[in-house]
This record gives sequence, structure tokens and C-alpha cells, in this order.
Amino acid sequence: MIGNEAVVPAKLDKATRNADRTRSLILEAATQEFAELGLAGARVEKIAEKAGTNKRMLYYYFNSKDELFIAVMERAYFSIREAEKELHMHDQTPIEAIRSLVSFTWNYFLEHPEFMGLLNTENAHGGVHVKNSESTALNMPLIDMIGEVLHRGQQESIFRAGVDPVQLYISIASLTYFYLSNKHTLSTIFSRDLMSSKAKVERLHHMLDVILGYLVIN
Amino acid sequence: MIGNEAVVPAKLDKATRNADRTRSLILEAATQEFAELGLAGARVEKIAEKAGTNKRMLYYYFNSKDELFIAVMERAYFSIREAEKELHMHDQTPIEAIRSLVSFTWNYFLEHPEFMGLLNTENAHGGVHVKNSESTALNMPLIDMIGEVLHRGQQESIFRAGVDPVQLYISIASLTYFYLSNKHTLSTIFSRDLMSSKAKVERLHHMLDVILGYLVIN
Amino acid sequence: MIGNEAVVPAKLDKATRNADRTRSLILEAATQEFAELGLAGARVEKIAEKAGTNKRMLYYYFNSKDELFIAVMERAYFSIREAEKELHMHDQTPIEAIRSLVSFTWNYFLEHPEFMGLLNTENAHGGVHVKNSESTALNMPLIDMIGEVLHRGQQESIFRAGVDPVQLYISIASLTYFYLSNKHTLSTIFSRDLMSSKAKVERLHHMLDVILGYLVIN
Amino acid sequence: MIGNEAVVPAKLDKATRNADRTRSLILEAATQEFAELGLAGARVEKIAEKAGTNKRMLYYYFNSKDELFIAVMERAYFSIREAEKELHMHDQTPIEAIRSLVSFTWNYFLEHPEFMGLLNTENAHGGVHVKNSESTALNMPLIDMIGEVLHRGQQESIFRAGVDPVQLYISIASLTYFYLSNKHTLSTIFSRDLMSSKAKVERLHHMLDVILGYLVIN
DNA sequence: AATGAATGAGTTTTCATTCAT
DNA sequence: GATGAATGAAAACTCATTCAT
Repeated sequence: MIGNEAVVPAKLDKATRNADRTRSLILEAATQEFAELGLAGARVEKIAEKAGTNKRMLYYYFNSKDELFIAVMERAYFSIREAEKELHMHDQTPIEAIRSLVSFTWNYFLEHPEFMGLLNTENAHGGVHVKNSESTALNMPLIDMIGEVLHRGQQESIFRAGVDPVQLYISIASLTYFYLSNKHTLSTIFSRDLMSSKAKVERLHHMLDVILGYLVIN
Repeated sequence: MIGNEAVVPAKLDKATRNADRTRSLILEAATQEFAELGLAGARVEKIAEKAGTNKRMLYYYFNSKDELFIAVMERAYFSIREAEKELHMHDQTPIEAIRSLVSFTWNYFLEHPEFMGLLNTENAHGGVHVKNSESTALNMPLIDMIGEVLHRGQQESIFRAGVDPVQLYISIASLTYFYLSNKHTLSTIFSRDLMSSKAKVERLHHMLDVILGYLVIN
Repeated sequence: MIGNEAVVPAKLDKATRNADRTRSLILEAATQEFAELGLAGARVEKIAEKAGTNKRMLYYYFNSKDELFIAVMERAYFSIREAEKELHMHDQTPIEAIRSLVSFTWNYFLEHPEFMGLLNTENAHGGVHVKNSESTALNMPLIDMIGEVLHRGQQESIFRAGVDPVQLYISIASLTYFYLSNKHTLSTIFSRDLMSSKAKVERLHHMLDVILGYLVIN
Repeated sequence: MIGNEAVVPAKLDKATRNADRTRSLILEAATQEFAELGLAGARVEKIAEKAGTNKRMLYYYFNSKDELFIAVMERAYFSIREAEKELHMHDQTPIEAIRSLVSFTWNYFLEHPEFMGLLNTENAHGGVHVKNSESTALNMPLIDMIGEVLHRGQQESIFRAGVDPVQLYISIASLTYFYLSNKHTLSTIFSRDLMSSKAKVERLHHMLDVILGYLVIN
């Protein structure tokens, strides 16, 4: 399909009658809506409209609003796993590797605000959808990578001992997630614009300081 | 409110008390519903039912679902502010004070899971409600307290310099919030029960290690 | 409620805000619609309209189209049972009693064409609704009455022996049911108006002839 | 149609045969669906699925759901007429001929439960389809045959006089139709399994008793 | 002859809110 | 203060049918 693009005239670009395209347009629109408004708040009609189709297609491809949400979640998990693969922590010094991980997490959430909305919705509903999904335990490769880095750091007497990679990963995610997910209330409560360029740079530095301050022995 | 009872004649007194009681039963029920299902997901009918009244009373006291949500938010903020007052960080050594803060935050979220749900909902809606509320900037006293503790710690050459109390507070909150708020997906993804007694103890230790590891100079 | 009617001004006659009345208006309208169009063919909107309310009330009182159908069935069964109570077969000679039963069945179906429609629908759906209903086995009193009449007739050597009252009842019902239920196709196929006054009289006579011809010994 | 095969070249032949096959698979599937669920309850999608094709073919061959229903009705009528031809009542004694007719009717409905469902649906809709169909009045041959048998019986002073063959035929059909069509509700109401082998044998005997009891003079 | 994709109109159901008592 | 009945607007979902290939 991708290979064809060059050959196909503009007309087809705008083509109706393209299953894959319609399907992923719906998925994309649904991702935005669900992230922004939650499962209950999202409107099937609006998703269809945003996707440039009609409600019926949504049911044609996904059967129900709920199943559409599952598909959206699955795609979101898949995306972050794909992105994580680009993190080559093996090739870096322990400190560099941790820096990369923190920066990556920060940037990923910054660029994919939908992901946080989806996670919230999913957790509000008891995480039912993830449970019945093949994505389960897919995060283990990342945990293994973190474990390996921690091990190397300890070998080199740079990192403290006894660090649980799962706890560490959760903490790294926490530091960016909470800040970004709650940016509105936090900005109000602390009378600061947490999303200004300056504030964002500061946050990243702070997070690096916290994580490395915790890990690195001196 | 309690002090007034003696003055008011018995009959009216009972009416008053019932009114107050109904009001707060609704507020309590609404807190649960909004926290669990969000603003859009919560059902006016269910709130009334849970509160043991009927829908009409809900409108009698709060005018609309939206205003009920605001009342719920306000009460939640009020509660956490009240609880924070019990934190006497002034009377403690810097390290003890920070420990107290971390433990307090952890326990508060643990015991008030609704609060996280409400924050999520509020942020999903752009934090509009907090903005139009007197609760704004009420967190400053806590920030000041943290600032004072950090200052003391630096004076005593125990804590690192240049720590922003707001960033620190956000980070402390982050570490517990993300863990608890996303317990379902995280438990699934890491195939661990994050809410077992053991896991909870470990998390608290880890958080203390991270925060103190970052702050304390050795 | 009935006793009040005389006292209450005309205005209230047309009253909104009368639970029982609304409920039974809906039930009545639904009976007609379901009988005429079946469960799938009936339109919730039309039922509401016919009942002089709105769709919402229908769900308020009956939860769903399906449950409304069950309520309709239950009421229909109840009605026929009530009507059957007026048949005083005990007080009649065996032959008169059987004549009464045949005539009653014929007239009841003639005057309650909905009942046949409902039975058809119910049977098309596997009779699920009757099964979960208290109406079950309520027909036994009638069967006992028929049994008693048959017994008397045999004692008096008027009726043949060995007649099963259930079979007999089914046969009596059959003779009117099929004729009335299939009046359209039968009229077409036999090029006769089966519903003319004359035809109806003839049918009743024929049925009496068949049943008594079968029962009576001469 | 079958006779033509030899003339048509192999390739086209196969196509033709497939076309015919698809057509009749649809017809068969539709018969089941319409009989079971009625015109409104039947789903075009499910019919296609059951027939192993897609919805489009259904429109290709039958233009619309309604016309498909008509085709189904027509085929059903055609089938029963065909079957009735096998009834050689002329060759039998009057009593044997009537026995054959009763048994035939019973067995035909027993083996073709769809036919009853279709009749119900058709009548629920006012019998419109039969009216616009060539099948009309096609039942007359049968009525004539019955008339002839009744005549013979009367001549031989075995049968009572004045019996209308149409009424008799309707009655015979009634006795089996009602029993089978309403087997679900009747089984429930009388707490008997009307479809057990024993019950079916008993019903046939009862029907023969009723009809012959009515007809035969002794 | 066959098929998957697309659609609009309609249908059931839900929801927050208000009325009448 | 309290309550059951009522409502209209909107939401999710369904269906027969048609389009494009």
C-alpha cells in the first residue's frame, strides 16, 4: 500500500472504499476522543465525523463502542512498545542509559498526551481491557533492559545496590505522568504555567536530578 | 454547626439535621461516583440511589450535575488541606520532616482513592472547576513549609542546594499518585499484585529512598 | 380510584401524573402493537404515541421492550383466565356445558384478536416468556372443569369414554384459533370471506357439530 | 431445468448450476429465518450468512427483503401442493381416505414446521403476499377431492350429510396446526411435553377420533 | 456471478432535568 | 424537605439497501 502511493493518482488518495484506511482513520479519531473525554464522554458520532465516515462504519469494523476502545488501547500499547525498541540502552554507559530512559519517557508522554488520557480511562474502568489483551507482560523486555543497566552500574560501583527495576521504571514514569496529566490543576494551584518551554526544561532537569541523585553513589 | 443545636427548637433541629445529612450523603455518594466514573460516566440516578434519596433532592441542593461536581471537588480539596495541617514539619528534623511528608502523601492517597479519580476527571476537563474556586493557591502554605524544611536542611549541610519546593512536592505526589492511580494496568503489565501489603510497604520504602537519595548529601 | 371518579372533575380524567393510568395505557397500546406486528415489528415510539405518553415512560415502567412484552403476555393470560371463570359449566348439562365452552372460546378469540397475535409471537420466540411467568399451569382449573363435565357425560351414557380433557380443550381451541388466525390466507385460498356474519355463524355451528359429533354417543 | 444441462457447455453449465444453487441456498435460509422470526424479525445479514453468501447476492436474485419473502411463500405453497398430489384419496374407501388426509396433514406440518411460521407471518401481515400470487385458489383440487370422498361416504351411508368440505379441511388443519404451532406455550401451560413420541402418537389418534367421530354415522 | 465497503434513515435506549403534589 | 411521574434531547446501535470493483 505504501509502495503504491507514488503510482496512484491523487484521486485515490482521497479514496473511499479502502478498508484499512477507513479502519485506521476511525482508530485515530477514536484515540483522540477517548483520550480527551474518556469512554463515557466520547461520542460515537463525533468519532465518525472526525474520521470522515459515518457511525455505521464504526460498528462495521469494531462492533461496539467498548470494542473500539479496546482496539484503541491495544494500538496505544503497541505504539509505545514500538517506540521503546528504539531505546538502545545496551550501547550506552549506565548513566547515559538512565538519562535516555528518563528523557524518552518524558518526550513520549509529551508528544502523546492521548496515551495518558487512555491510561486514566482504562484504570478508571478497573483495567479490564488490558487484562483481556495480548499486550500483557509485553513490558518485560524494557524491564530486562533496565535490569541490565542497573547491573552494569552496580558492577562499576556507580549505582546503588538493591534497586528493583520495576519500581524504578514506575518511578520514572510517575515523575512525568503526574506532572503532565495534572498540568491544569497543578498550574492553578501553584500559580505557574507548568507547560511553558522554560518550565518543561526545568522539569526534565529536576527529574534527571531526582533519578540520578537516587541511583548514583558518590 | 454542632454548637447551634442547643438553641434551635427540637422539631426544626431535626429537620435541619436531616437536611444537612441528606446534603452530605449526596456529596459522599457523588464523590464516589465521580471518582470512579468521571463526570460524564457518573449517573445522577445512581448518586441519588447511593445517597438513599431521589434525584430531585440532588437538584434541590446542588442545582445541576456540574455544580454538584464542583461541590465535590471543593470538599475534596478542603479535606486534603485540613489533613495537611496535621503535618507539623516545623517540629521535626529536616529528614524526619521529609519522611513525614512522603508517608503522609502515600497514606492520604491510599485512604482516599476518590481523590485521584477526581483529579483525573478535573484535569480531563481542563481544570476548569478549580480555576473558579476559592481553593486556588491554597497549597502555598504547604509549599512554604517544604521550603522552610529544605532551607533548614541546606543550612545544616544535609540537603542538596537549589531544590525547588514545588518540583519536589510534585515529585513526591507523583511517586504515589501514578502507582496507585494506575494500579490496574501496572499490575497486569508487570504481572505483580501492586496492592498486596508487602508490595505497599516496598513502595513506600522505595519512594523514601528515591526522595531522600536525591535530597541528602553524604 | 374507581370510586373517586364520580367526585373528581373532568380535568383530572385527562390527568397526567397518574402512575397506574399511564402504566395501563402503555400496556394496552403495547398489546395492540405486539399482537399486530410481533415483537420485532412493533415500534416503541408508536406504542408510546398510542398510549399518549412518550417513549421514556415506557422504559420508566417496563425497563425494556422485551420486559414490556412479558408484561403484555402476562396481562393477556390473566384476562383469559378471568373470563374463563365466568363459565359455569358445573351448573349445566354436559351437552350444554360443552356448547358453552365452544362458544366461549370462539367468542373470546373473536373479541380478542390480540390474544392470537401474542400467542403467535410468543411461540415464535420459543415460549420463553410464559416459562418465566407465574401464569404457568393456571389453566388447570379449566381442565378440571372439563374433566368433571366429561365424567358426568359418561356417567349419563351421553359422552364417549376415554376422552382426555387436555386433548379436548386443545382441539376446541384449535378449531377457532386456526380459522381466525389464518383468516387472510384461508379467505384467499378458498375464495370465501371467512369473516362475514354468515360465515362466522356457520363456523360456530360446524365446530359444535364436530365436537359434539365426536363426544356424543347415539 | 435439470433437463437442459446436457445441452449447455460445461463451463457455463457450472456457472449456471452455481447460480441456481446460490439462489436456492438463499431461499432455503430465508425460509428458516422468516418462519422462525417473522418478516420484521428476520435479518437479511443472517440469511446471507446462513446461505453461505453475502447480502449483495440476495438483492441480486430477489431485489428486496419483501420480494424474497414472497418467493419463500410461493415455494412453500408450491411444496405443499406437490405433496398433496401424492394423496390418492380416490383409490381409498371414504374412511381410509379421511384417515390418509388427517395423517398426511399431521405429518406434513410435523416435518415442515417452517410452513406454520410462514403462515403466521403472512397472516400477521394481512395475507397480502398470497393475494398477489399465482398460488391463489390452488387448493381447490384438494377441496374437490375431499368433496368427492364426502359424497362417496354419504352415498354409502357411512358419513353424515351436509358436511362442507372447506370447513372440514380447515378443521383437520386446525387440529394439527394449533397443537404444533403453539407447542411451547401449551407444553408450559399444561406441564406436559407435547412433543414426546408418545404424545405425538396420542395426538394423531385423538384427531382421527374427533374427525371420524364427527363424520361417521353408526 | 460474486463481494466487501459504505450509507442514511430509523430504532431502541439513556440521561439530565423539571413538574406537580 | 421530600418524592414519584414526566419529558425532550441526545446517545448508541441496527437495518435494509446500494456502490464500486
